[in-house]
Amino acid sequence: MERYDASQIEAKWQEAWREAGCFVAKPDPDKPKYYVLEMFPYPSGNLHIGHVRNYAMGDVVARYKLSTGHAVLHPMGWDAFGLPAENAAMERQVHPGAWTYANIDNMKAQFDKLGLTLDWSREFATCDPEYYGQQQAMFIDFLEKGLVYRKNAVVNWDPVDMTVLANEQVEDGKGWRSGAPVERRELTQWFFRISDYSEELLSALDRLDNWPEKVRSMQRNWIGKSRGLQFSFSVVDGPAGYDRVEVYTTRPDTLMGASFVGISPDHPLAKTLEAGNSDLAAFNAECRKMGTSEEELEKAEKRGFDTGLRVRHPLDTAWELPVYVANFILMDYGTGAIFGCPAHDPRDLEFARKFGLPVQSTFEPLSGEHHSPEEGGEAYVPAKTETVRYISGFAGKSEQTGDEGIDSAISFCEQNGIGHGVTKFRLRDWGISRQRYWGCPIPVVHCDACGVVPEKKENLPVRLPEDVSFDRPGNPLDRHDAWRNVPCPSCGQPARRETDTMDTFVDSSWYYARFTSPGASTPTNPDEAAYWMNVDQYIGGVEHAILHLLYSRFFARAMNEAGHLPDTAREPFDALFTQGMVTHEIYMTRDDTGRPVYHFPSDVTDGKLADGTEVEIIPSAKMSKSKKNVVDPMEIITRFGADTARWFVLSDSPPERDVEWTDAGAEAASKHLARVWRVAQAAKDAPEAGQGDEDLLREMHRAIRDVTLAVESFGFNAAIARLYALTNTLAKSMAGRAAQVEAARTLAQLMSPMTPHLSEEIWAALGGEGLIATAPWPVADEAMLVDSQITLPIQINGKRRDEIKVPRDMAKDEIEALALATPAVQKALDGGTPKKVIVVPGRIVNVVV
RNA sequence: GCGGACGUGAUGGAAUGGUAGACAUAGGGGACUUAAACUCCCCAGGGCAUAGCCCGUGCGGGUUCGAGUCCCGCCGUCCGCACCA
Repeated sequence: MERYDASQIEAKWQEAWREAGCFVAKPDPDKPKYYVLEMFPYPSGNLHIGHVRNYAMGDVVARYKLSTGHAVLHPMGWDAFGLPAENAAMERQVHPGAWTYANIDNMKAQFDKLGLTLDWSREFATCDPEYYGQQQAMFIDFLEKGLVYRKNAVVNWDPVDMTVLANEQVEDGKGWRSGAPVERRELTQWFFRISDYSEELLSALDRLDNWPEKVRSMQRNWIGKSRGLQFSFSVVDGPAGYDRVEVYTTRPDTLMGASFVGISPDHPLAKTLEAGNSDLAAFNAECRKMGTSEEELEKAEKRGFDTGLRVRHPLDTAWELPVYVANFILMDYGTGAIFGCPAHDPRDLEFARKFGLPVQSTFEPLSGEHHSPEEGGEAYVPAKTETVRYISGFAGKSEQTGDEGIDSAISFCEQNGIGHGVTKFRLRDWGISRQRYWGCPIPVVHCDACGVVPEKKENLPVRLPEDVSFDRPGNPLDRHDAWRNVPCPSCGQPARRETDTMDTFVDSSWYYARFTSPGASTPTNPDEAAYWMNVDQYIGGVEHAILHLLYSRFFARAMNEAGHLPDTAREPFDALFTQGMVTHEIYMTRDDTGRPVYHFPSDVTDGKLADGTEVEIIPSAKMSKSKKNVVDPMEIITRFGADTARWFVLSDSPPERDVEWTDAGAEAASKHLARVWRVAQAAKDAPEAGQGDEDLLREMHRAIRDVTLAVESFGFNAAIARLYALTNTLAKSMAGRAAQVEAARTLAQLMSPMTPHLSEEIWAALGGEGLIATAPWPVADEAMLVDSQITLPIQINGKRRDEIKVPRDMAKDEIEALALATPAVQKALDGGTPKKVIVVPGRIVNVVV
């Protein structure tokens, strides 16, 4: 029997699919449409094994939907703008574009080897001028709709590289590339009005039933809705324009416990006071230098500066409170000012104790020991749903929950003209300006006469200039005079192009929509978008739970309002699946100084190095080049073939969990596929007549049912387990040729979403018609799913003790009689009568003695 | 601190409230072979007085004829967020 040679066979079928064009998406009025999308990759140059798992999952879905009669859209492209290309340009003097497109070529060749159902006719990269030109057109539309605006914002500024850094690019307060201390600098930046959609983005989450709860709760958290009271303190003899200080609180019920007012160092009042107070100016400057990393915040002590100003308590104007500038108050949340209630807030308590400010409880627990904060205890912060006793309440009952107290306090303040209830969100507008070259140019021109003027649409795309150099830090666009100096689109006078480019998250916020009509001369084609949207199944890593997915949800709404997406596509992803990582053991020893030394798997045998040194094995670790535990998918494909790689990454673990790559497992997968091939060949050579035809076909139909169900519910590991079982049954079957061939062909079909090449080969060898890729999915014959005889377990007091074989439709009392007659039950009864007998037809019998 | 997920053999993991451990990995034994590789067959939760019995899904309770699954309370692990007023 010929051996199964993956390398030849896989290339052959990939060519056959290409020729048949069976993965080119075509709208078809006679079929339901299905849009399956995996998050497109950054073109780093190489696929990693995590990509293989991600795309294998999408491919299972796509192939299954194809064979169940759907018009399938399964596109792929490249998230191609971004920093690595500029770094490569600096390091090896290549143009970012050249580097990126070379990487794309390389990765596409790797994609081809995986045998995916991708429709490459729709491919694009976000750095294609055709793509980013449409993005610029949308930017201009958004500008007209008021969805984009410019404002001053505090950003992380790297003074050496001369660019803004994202928070995650700042490590220990230093730029990740330059190592220079990052400054907080105020710059004029472009912002998308995502916060206008806070309420909608939040409430719509409730309807995203096919999204992981984890992602929804992360987004809820991020949007951060809170309800509270906004009111103002009147300032005693304040500077001009500052007769009131506006504060926001979610605990207005603790207003009687106020002991000071705190404002942010960035608060306008703080800045005004700086002018006449150099000590305060120094204090503020120091606060602004402070980093924002978690570690620093943890360590940073509560610091404050007494401004000397005093404000009047709104409930008792004779009561005056001091105003402090405090380092722990954020300017961009609420109003940048708070009232401090030390008794019910740990931060305020720490602050009050440091500055000798009064501590006054407003409520206490109903019962139990209570070490009050006045007497040195901790701040008392019960859940808002807990009922407490109000000591110095000014609204509502004396015994009520925090929530009730808050409601009462808000309505009391509203009635007395003190303040009003407001809803606030943590979500802030999305700053998209980047001082980078390799991104989408923001299509506006700055004119001394006309101000900020959008580029004319007929002049789009505003292309990135090719003749740039990266030998100096900073943005090459800034110093490219020929590119920068252009006439004003409005008045024609000399003006300057905006040199900031867009955050690369903008590029990935609408690519799913562009895939519906990648060649259109407008951002989308309305008919195509209406036909293909929404994405029926989106698949990607959970690391994008907030940024990319939230931005995309905002963008779909903005595009809808600008007329680029239909109303039905405001929420773009009907279902989301977040797959787990592929992990691999790390092999580690330590050098003389105790520092870890890592070893490649190929250097380790039976837990030892060649010289016999025992290595420490760290299981289930994220792959990382420096830890030497990376598995290269191309090596795996060369060794075993794409089917093996696909089969393995889908087996063993549920798709949402991590799966550990093991060499033994990959080898075993490869052996199994070779076995399937042999079993299928043997089926063809089985004798005409045999025994157990019906048993085999029954098992086959049960497998159809189980695998179909598993694939539909993302239970790929369960589907694979079931397919192992069917293979075992077929291998052992003595059935006649016809039955064996039918079972083998069905096995190939059921496997085809995971192992498409092997399945085609078996299909062809066993006389299947056409391509298995386009053959209709097998349907389980209901009649074959029910056995005439079934085995019923007999439990005694809930423990399995025996079993009986009975006809499927036997009457309850007959089953009961049979069960009672079994030796086990007879023995347990010991001549007595059972207390109770439960017969669940088709399931189980339980005898209580 | 807040939010979420999870806890089952040596390991990854199966089990609409109904036979716990499917399927696989690693392991052990055997067949084939001069030998090995390939392949095939068998064993395998723990314990014991081994035709059988007892125990067993993180711990403690509860509901039920019956709980890995449902409820209550703990313990632990992982992930996300957080000076957010």
